[in-house]
Amino acid sequence: MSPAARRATIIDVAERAGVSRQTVSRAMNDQPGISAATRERVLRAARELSYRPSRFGRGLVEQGPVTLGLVVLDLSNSYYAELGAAMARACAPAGWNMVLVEVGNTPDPEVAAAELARRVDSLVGYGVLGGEISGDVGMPVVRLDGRPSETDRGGVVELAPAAAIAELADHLREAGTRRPLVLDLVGGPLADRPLALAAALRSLHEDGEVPIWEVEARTGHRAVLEEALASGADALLAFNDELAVRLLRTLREMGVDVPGDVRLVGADGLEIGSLVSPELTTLSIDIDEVARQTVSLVAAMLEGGAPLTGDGAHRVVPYRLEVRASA
Amino acid sequence: MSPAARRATIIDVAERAGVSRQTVSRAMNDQPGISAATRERVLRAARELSYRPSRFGRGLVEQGPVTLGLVVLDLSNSYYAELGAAMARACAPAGWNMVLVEVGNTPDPEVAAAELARRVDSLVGYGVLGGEISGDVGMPVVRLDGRPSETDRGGVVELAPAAAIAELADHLREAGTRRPLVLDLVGGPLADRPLALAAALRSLHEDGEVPIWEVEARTGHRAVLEEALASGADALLAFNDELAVRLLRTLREMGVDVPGDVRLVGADGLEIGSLVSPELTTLSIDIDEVARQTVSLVAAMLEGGAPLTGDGAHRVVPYRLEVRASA
DNA sequence: GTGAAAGCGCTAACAG
DNA sequence: CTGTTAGCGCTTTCAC
Repeated sequence: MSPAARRATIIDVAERAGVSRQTVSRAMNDQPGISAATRERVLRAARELSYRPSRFGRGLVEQGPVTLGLVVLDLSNSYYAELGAAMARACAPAGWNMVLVEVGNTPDPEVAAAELARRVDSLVGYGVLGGEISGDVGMPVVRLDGRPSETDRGGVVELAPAAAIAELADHLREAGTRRPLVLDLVGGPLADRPLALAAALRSLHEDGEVPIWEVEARTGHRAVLEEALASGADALLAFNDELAVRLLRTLREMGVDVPGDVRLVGADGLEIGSLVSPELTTLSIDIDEVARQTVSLVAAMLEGGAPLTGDGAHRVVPYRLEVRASA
Repeated sequence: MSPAARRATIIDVAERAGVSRQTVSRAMNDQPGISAATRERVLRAARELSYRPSRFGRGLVEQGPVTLGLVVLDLSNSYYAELGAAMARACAPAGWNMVLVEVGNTPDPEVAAAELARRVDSLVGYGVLGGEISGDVGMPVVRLDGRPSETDRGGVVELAPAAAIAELADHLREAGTRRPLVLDLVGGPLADRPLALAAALRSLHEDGEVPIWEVEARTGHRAVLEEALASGADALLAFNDELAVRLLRTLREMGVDVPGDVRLVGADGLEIGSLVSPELTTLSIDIDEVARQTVSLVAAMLEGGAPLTGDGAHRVVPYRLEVRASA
């Protein structure tokens, strides 16, 4: 019974104002059929009790909007931040709400995701939904940038770079590139994309093999770049745009001309790539399209139009090669 | 009675599986005290009915987490995107959920905000919460970048640039700046920050008055910059970092040296400013601190430790001058 | 203009 | 191991 012990309910307000719950409801929701005086009295009582209607009680009877939970690793990474923004935008037309959760610094990401799963109507994750969570429980679960084989555990929106990478290979070949070099981020296993890049560019490398070097995300770039240039590299393929932009800056500080001395290619297609000079050539993914496809897949799952797992729960969004000044 | 007419409830599943609601609940929540066979039977029935537990029914009895609604104008603006990310991060430690809504393209932003208000425990807005919505209903409402005078309608987290602007004035004076020029974005009324900048720098301008020019966000920069330089401007103060970065690129294309020929200052402190070269000197706001202050204010309001309106509902986060290479 | 009754879907506590 | 009972807080009928 202590003041903060229990949140006030509609009944507390009704008692205090000396009216029925109905009347309180009418007052709180600006509904007609209530005298101004009564309304005032009710609102005062509500204020005095710090009463806030429970969104659960309300949702129960009103059928709230579909809520989509988005789980990402690290929102300070602008790629994920843009994804979150894109998803929110894609949810809006359908009247859906999106709950955004970052689990990168959580002790147990899986637990955090499972907890969120209980609070939403569908779960979308990017690189963070392990095996535990799946469409088993009847809830749509979608993995972004998942592999086709993962459809047994839920929906998958695949980001397919193959065509764009092939196009890039052609582009670099025509440009006379003979010693491309892939720069991956250290930590974690070799990512798919760098591997695919190296494989696709093999045919145009003098040595018949494209080296993959690992670099820190934010430091030590100068030494690596000096070594790379000394090795004769004439095209650098960065893991993502953020790394590419950092490399670009370091190259400029070193007095190296891009693309004159060395070509530079990023990946992701973040806005930042078009704000630097020279503008970044990049393997670009249309993040808004990814978001739209995801929402449409989830919607189909909710309506029963798409299965929760299997081939029918699979969408593909291709990368595009965005040729700009840097390569 | 059509298949999609009504979502299956726990009762439907119970009937189909020939068990009680409780048993269904136990099966769905992986609780102990249920035989493997029964669980399997229940889960199958649930799957057949596309049953998903209602988060409202659940929340009603379980007391869901605090939910904070964040309303922003335009998530494709990286400033708002970073804010959204920061808020999500600030909510995490308290176990709160954040619902992110963009209202820029909505016919009626106020309606969208009001609708969200019914679904969350507290509402935070950046430049989008008009007069209608206020702390009246007992719900914490916080305006980011609000003015102190707006505390009569809810909480305010003020972003205070005065000290940093004064510091910038000193810095530019020492650097010998004599003709600063403020570049605001066209559209909308003159923003506070450009006005404050112009006022603070007046004393160091030869003419005793700092001009404020308006430019498009993304186009026509070259003409404006040529005119600016022709007018003798030796320091450009951009409305925000994004504009500053675009100006920087155009200046480089024009062969103008920054900061040699002209100094350039941005505002906001987005990551992008530190990725270009020269790195951007900027009036920087610690967006994570803004988010933390906001969450802490909302938390206090929910607990009754802070009033919903008035002086007690006011927090201030100062800008910092981030001196880097561009000025 | 106001109140009473009914029910939204779920889970905790207890009984069997 | 399973079922029964009793709410959670709210809004929508329908009476008065």
